[in-house]
Order: sequence, then C-alpha cells, then structure tokens
Amino acid sequence: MEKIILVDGNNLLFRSYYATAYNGNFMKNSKGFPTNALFGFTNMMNKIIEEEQPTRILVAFDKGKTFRHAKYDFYKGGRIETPEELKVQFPIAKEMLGYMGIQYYEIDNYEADDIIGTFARICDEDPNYVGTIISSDKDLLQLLSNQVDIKLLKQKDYIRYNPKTFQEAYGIEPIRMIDLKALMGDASDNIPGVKGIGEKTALKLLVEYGTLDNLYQHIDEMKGATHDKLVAGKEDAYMSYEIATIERNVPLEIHMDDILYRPEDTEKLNALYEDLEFYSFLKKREPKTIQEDISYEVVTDGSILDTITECAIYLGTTDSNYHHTDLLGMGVYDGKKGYFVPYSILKEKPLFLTKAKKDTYDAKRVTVALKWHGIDIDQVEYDTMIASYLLEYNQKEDIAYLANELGYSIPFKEELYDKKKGYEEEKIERACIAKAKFIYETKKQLLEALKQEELLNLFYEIEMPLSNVLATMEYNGICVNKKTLQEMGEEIQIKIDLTKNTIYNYAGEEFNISSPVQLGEVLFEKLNLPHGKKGKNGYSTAADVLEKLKDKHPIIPEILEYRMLTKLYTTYIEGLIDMIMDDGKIHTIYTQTLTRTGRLSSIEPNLQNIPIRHEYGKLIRKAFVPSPNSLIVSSDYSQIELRILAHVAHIPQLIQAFQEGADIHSKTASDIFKVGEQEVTKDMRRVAKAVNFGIIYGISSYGLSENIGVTPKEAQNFIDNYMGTYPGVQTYMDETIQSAHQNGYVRTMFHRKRTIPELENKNYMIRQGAERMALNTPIQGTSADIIKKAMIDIDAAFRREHIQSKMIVQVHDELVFDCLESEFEKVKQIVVDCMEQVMELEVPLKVDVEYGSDWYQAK
DNA sequence: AATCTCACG
DNA sequence: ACGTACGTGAGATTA
Repeated sequence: MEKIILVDGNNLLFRSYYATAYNGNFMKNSKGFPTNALFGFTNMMNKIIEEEQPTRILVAFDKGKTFRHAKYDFYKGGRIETPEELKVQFPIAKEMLGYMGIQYYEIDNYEADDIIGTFARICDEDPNYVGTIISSDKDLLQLLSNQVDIKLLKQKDYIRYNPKTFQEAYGIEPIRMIDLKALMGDASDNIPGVKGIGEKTALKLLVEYGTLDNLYQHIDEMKGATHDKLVAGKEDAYMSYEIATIERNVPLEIHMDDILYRPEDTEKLNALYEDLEFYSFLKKREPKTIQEDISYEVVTDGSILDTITECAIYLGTTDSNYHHTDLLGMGVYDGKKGYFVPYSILKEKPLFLTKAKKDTYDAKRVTVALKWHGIDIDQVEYDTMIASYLLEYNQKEDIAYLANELGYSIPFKEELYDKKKGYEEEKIERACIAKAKFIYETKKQLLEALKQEELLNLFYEIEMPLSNVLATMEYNGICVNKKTLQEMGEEIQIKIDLTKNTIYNYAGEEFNISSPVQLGEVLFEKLNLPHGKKGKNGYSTAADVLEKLKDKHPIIPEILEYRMLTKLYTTYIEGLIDMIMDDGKIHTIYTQTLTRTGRLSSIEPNLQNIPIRHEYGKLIRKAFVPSPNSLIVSSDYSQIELRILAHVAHIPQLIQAFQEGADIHSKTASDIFKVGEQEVTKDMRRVAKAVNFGIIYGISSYGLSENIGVTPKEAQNFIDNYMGTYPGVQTYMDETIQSAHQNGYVRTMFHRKRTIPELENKNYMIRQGAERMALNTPIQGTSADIIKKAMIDIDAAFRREHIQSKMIVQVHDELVFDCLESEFEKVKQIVVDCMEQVMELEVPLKVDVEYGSDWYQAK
C-alpha cells in the first residue's frame, strides 16, 4: 500500500499569507522580501511529511484562466488581484519544493483542484494506492472515496474526513457535495447557486431527494417559497453544478512515477532557508570547523580589551563545578579577530570588559567562576545556552554538543585534556576562541529562531535576568552547621546498627539489606512473603510494595526504617557534609537549562529535596542556618498549580473558592461528594486532595487508585464526579490534548514551548504518557515561569531598597532568604508583594511566610 | 552505564 | 489486554 499526498498548493500559500498578514504588516527577511506565506507553507509541508510519511507527493497549482473562482480573494468581496507580496512568494515555493524532493505541477487552463481530482481518480483505480488530500477548500470533499481521504485544514487545526465521517457530518454522500454547492452556492468560489437557498435548506432537500436531478424531476410535488426559488434558479443551479464539479480527467503530462517523494537536496534547501532567514528550518550540514582559520593573539596587555565594544567570550575552566575551579583563561572574539586572555591578565582586570556588550555560553558559570577569583563581570547580554534551551536544541554543559547540532565542529572537553600531557596551551587557547567565535556567529540565527518561535520575551525578560539572579544566589550560598549534621549522624548510625541487627535476627542470616536482589531473596523466597509480579531483575522491594506487607512480618517495618535511616545518612549527612565549602556554606548550582517544563533543578548538592515530609528526616533542616543577626525566612506559594488550572481552564467554582480563601481540598471534597463543607471527613479530603493532584498530573484512574488505595473503578468514579462537578476541566483537558496533537507541542502562559514527539508514537502507553505531559506541562511550566519572574522582581526590589538580606534557595514554589533581623518586616513585605503581584490572574496568588532560627523552624 | 530506591515540589 | 500518575537528583548495587 502506497501513501500518496495531494496538496492544494495555492490554497496553502493563500491561507498562510492571509493568516499572518495584518494590514500589510508582515514577515519579511532583512532584504525586505516578503516571507510570511512561505514560512507557513514550509512549516506545513514539513508537518505533512512528518505526519503522513508519504511515498509519493504532489503539490498542485492553478495556472492560466482561473475561470471558476477567485476563491481566496474574498476579503474585499468578489474578485481582487492577488497581492504583489503574495505573488512573489509563489516561484520561491516552487523552487523550495524542488529542493525538498517534492514534485509540483500546473497545467494551462486548469486549477489545482482538477489536478488533484485527476490524481485522486488514479488512486481510486489502483488498489495499491491510498491518497490524502490537503486543503482548506471544502469543494474537494467531493473527491472522497474509500481510498482517498482529506485533511481539511481549519484556522488552527484540521478535520480528517473519509466518506463515512463525511456522511455522518453532512448526511449525504461526498459526491453530493457538488449538488449541495449547486443549490447553496459559494460566495468565495463565485458559484451563484439558487438565490435564497442556504446550506440548511440545501442539505434538507438533498437528504430528501438525493440528487439535484431527482429534485427537479419532483419539483411539481413541492410548493411554497422554496419551490418558487428553485424554479427561478434552475438555470443557475445547473450552471453552478458545472462550476462546482471538479475535473477528474485532466490531460496530465506527468504520471504516478513522477511524483515519488525523493531525497531532499539539503545544501540547496539550507541555502534557500538562509536566504529567507528561516533559521529554525535549517538542517544539519557537514560540520564546519571554525578553529583553523582563526587568527588570534595572546593578550599581554589588558588595556587592549578596553577598546572592544561588542564581543563573545568563553571562559576555560578545569573543573565542572564552577564554585571551585581553576581558570584556564578566556577566549574573546569581536567579529574580526580572537584574543586569548591568560589568567594573569584576567586577574589584573577586577572589573572585566565593563564597556563591552558581552555574549557567552552559560553566563552564570562565567559570572560565578570569575567571582570566586575576585573578578566582576556585569550582566551578559545574550547566552547561547539559554537560547538553545528555549529552542529545545541539543544542549548540554559542553558547548561542543550544540555546535555539532548546528553544524559547527568544536573540540569536545575530552579532546582538550590529555592524561599524560595535561592541558596544552595552544589547544586551549584555540578552543576557547573557537567557542567564542561560534557564540558570536550563531547569535543572529538563534535570536531569529527565538523570534519566530515567539520566545524572545521569555528569553530577554525572564531567563537572561534570572541567570544573573541565580548567579548571586549560588555565590551567596547557605550557611550549614557541620556540627549539627555530625551529631545527628552519630545518632543515626546507632539506630542503623540496631535496626540492622534486628533485621538479621528476623532473617536468620546476614546479608546486604541495600541490595534489592538479596533483600528480595530473603523476603520472598526464604520468608515466603507474597510478592507482586516482577520484571527481568526479580522482585520489587520498593516502599509501596513493602508497605502492603507491613502487617505480614515484623521484618518489614524494620526494613523500611533501615531504608529511611541509610538514606538520611548517606545522602543528607555524609553527602551534605562533603559539600560544605571552606566558608562554612553550601553553594549549589541551579541548572537553568535542563527540565522540559521550565523548572530549575539543583545539583551538587540538590537543595530542592531536603527532607520535610517525615518528622525525623526534617530534623536535617536544623543544620541550615542564617548568617549572624539573621533569620531564615521562607515564603511559598499556596496551591499555585491548582490556581493556575482554575485560571487557564476558567473554572468558576474554583476561582470563587480561591477568592474566598477556602481550603481547596475540602472544597473539592464537598463538591465531589456532594456534602456540606461541615460534613467533609478527613478521608474525603484526602481523596479530594489526591484527585486534585491527579488532575494536575494528567489523571488516569489506575494512577489515582494506586495512590489512594482503591480499585481503579472506584477511582474512575471519583474522576467522573470531579469532571461532572467542574465540566470546564474536562473541556480544558480535551482542548489541550487536541491542540497538542495538532501542533506537536504545548506552551505555558509565558510561551515556553515543549514539543512532545511521543504524541505520535504508535505505542498506546507511550502516547498516553505523552498526553499526560501535555496536560501537566502548561501548569507546572507556568508555575515555574511565575516564580522565576517573582525572583527577578524581588532581586530588583532588594537592590532598589538597598536590602542586605539575601535570597538563597528556590524550591519550585518556595523561596528561602537569609534575612537580617532588622530587615525582616521590609523583606517580608517586598517578598510577599513581588510574589503575589507578579502577574494578574483570575485567581489571587497567595503566599505564606514563615521564619525561624533555622530552616527547620521556618517551616 | 543502567537500574533500583527514595528524597523533594 | 494493556500496566501509568507530572517534574527532578543522588547514592548503592549490579552488570
């Protein structure tokens, strides 16, 4: 079976043009050549090929007398000339198709419809072919058959019709589309139809009489106004019938073999994209090595740098943790030549490159690493790492990966360090400058891509300033009391020993409790406890499995205890002590360019998963302390994700509940269990809370059932109740999933984009997972956007008000401050204000503030 | 290097 | 009949 795609080229270009042309103001390249129609067209063609995986494809165009219609020129009512700005884009589209390996076709005195109609007929006649027509023109629906379907493009999405779905939608056979047009006409197509007969009446008539001919044969049986109109319009009707009929026997000069989908000519395609400035469409090329041709000098007099006004820089470091690394020196590229600034010269310039606009890759790393060496650099303008993160390019901590992705060749980290020779000076110098040059040369391209993806605002207003705020937070660090940790560690070790011995006694042997394999053998073979089924590596001994066995054998609670204690000891006692630096502080690194949702992550150590849920583990927080004369102040958003859901899905009950400051889980419980708020039991609230979480995560009955310990069926009941109570949530979820499928991505309120290729996966489970991501990401991501903006606002307010207190930690919806006692009231006011007023939603944002002599007390 | 387990929002 | 909640990082064991 071969898949054939038939595209209405005129239709695609016209709709792309009008979709983006606002009163003559639309996308052009820097030479002023209009590109708006081509952009949409290119997008569409790529998407079609991606989605349909055709073996043959044809794009048909109108040529010569378009005697039938001026179908797209309906904006001014009737025929108008095709705008010049659109006309000029046609030949480029055809050129592009050639490079894409796609045949296009036009023939004198025929329209695209007729060419498509003819190929559709050829499809119908050969059982080896299935066709799909791509257009927004309903006329083409008459071509539907068992072997040919249509993707009917709508404003934002499309509807796929086959004969069956067409019949269901219209109540008539596809071929009767012609009869329908004959009766109702089509203003945009210059088809008159019968005057006074609209779609409703026409459809009714056709359902009753089947065809136009049959209708007129029985015309005498009718009476009334409709009869009169039909009689008066008979000639028009038959003329319209002619016009509406798509020709299916065009004398084509091409055949099936001419429309095979051929390999693209990447070189030429890229050249064209460059010319049009469609950087987001650029395909990988042969790597372009950019280090050989660089002329550079090693800077021996730092003042030479003061003449530079604009440059890209790259800081060479020895250690991946930039809080304690040696500096190898800096590569600078100003568009003309490269400079290498050795460490000695860097040290001479405590205010580095103050007059120049600077671009780099991972500005936060550069800023903090320099700071540890006493060198200040003011805000970097543009960060390649952040740009490529927002664009979802392949981007890791090593810039070489991204360079590779964009077709540049830059040495990888591993290539720069020789085990025997160590760092070779010239290699390092050349590499740093090559990287700076890469940053410099790709800036325009990445900014253009950001602009086209509507990510420029997020880039300049959120992520770039945030990078600077995070740099300060990381450098400031948080004080940690080593002694507190050590003392707690001793206590834990005693408990571990006790627990371990108890376990050995119950088991009747000594074994490695931390080994899931050995533990599994003891529990499920030696002690014969019931086990769940398990995958390739034996039994699961995860906490939720053991939890169910708690009453079956006294060894189980001991194992859970052991697990908890060893986790605390290894990760939070040993782990944290190792991370305390000479200044008595812990300096984490916030990964700004990792998560798919826009959240930060925290590493070395992770300060975003310090225990809190269990009382004993929470004691770890006592070790996190303020500076002298200061307090730990913690401010967190209350229910921010549910508030965002209420806002984006416009759920009146939830909005009202938040406005009234209600306990949202109790409110949900009272709503879904249909009891008064007084009658809500603890258990009902617990379930409602789990349902609320489920909604945010993209609910499934199984997941919910696992979480609250009921059957999936009961869980489904809760979900149904919830959806019945807040129908807007269902609508919102349906729409989100639909648009995700359409576009292949979702966005947050701040426009952050996440593409989810798994939405197209053949595997049902994977597709389901993808849909959950699509549901969760706008909510989790918007929440991330919001707190990021709040952090920027707080940082600015602190500066403005000369606050000495410091923001030190971010935990997704919580900010932690090292706050001077004397500044407490002011800090509290600024923080709450910035966080709550960060943006206007239909629901209020609420922030809770707590404080104390350590992080434990401040919670 | 991959897997399991568990800490957090 | 399938077999999951969304997003992370770290440590230990095992391969």
